[in-house]
Amino acid sequence: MTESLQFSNSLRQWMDVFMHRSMRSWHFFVKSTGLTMPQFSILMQLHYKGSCGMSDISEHFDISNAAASQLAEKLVQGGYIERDEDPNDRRAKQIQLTSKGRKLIEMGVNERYRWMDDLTSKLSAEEKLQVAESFKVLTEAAAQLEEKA
Amino acid sequence: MTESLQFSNSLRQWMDVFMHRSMRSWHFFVKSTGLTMPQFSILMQLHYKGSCGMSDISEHFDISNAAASQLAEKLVQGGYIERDEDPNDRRAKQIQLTSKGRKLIEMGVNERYRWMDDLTSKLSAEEKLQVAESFKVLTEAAAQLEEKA
DNA sequence: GCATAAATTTAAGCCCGCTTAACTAAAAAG
DNA sequence: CTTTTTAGTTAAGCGGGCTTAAATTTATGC
Repeated sequence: MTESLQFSNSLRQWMDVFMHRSMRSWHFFVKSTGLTMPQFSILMQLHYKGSCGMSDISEHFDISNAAASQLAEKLVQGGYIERDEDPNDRRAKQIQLTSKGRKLIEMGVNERYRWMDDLTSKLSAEEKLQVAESFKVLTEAAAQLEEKA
Repeated sequence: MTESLQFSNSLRQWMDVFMHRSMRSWHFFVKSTGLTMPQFSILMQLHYKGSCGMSDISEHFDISNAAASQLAEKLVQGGYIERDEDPNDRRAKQIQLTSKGRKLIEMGVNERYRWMDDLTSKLSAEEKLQVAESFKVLTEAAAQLEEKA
């Protein structure tokens, strides 16, 4: 029983540290790009999912189609995304990152990795191995969880 | 060399999964409270640091004193924080969570933990041990990194 | 074909966060 | 003391996201 408590505590402590730190730096990075958080979130979504339609966006972020359309328009204006007609359904539009958009995302993601790299650079080889193994297990577990949902 | 590459990949994959998932659910939770993200962030800051002055807030979030003051005012109105005169310096104000504010934060943090608990509930006892150990090591490394900065 | 439904856009209007500038009050410096 | 600095508030105004409502264009059902 005390073991599982200790386990929980380790989890919670790490999450607190990690979330606080990473959300803060994410906030500042996005701000530094001149884009707003909702705009940047759309870029991130495109980064993960590739191209998608307007309705996908509005659904994923739980905003109206109108809102999604307006955000997309700004990103098109800024040259971060392209908006094309869906060849299968001419009512629909497909949006995707431009190379400018991809570069920006890459910068953000790399900055996200940097702190982690700094953190792990202090670890012993053995610890690194353990950490890597743990993350692998957790990533798999997350994929399984996703499947069911 | 390939080992360190694999290590990096494990880190990156986990970060991608974890960040995407946790930022999304955080966003929705905050929205569900009826507070805005900046408002909620102040509550979180108070949760971590205890009471602090207006200038601490404006510094930490890199906003003007005016902005911090306005946000705080809304949180006072909503009953989430208290604002008192600093007895040592009557120009300054100290703000801190009320019990209503604390309850809200607790809900948010618990929701944050829940996914992690779901995730780890699928792990074997051995894996759990390894994960806990990894997080402990990382949390320590983070503390050391913080010290130096 | 024709009516209806679906995908998106545009416009009007609201709320919010943020900034600057002006103001109040208290502390510190001289 | 008087001056200057510091902490915070208030008000005006801008820009952004979001919603609803109306309009447009294309697909679908019958």
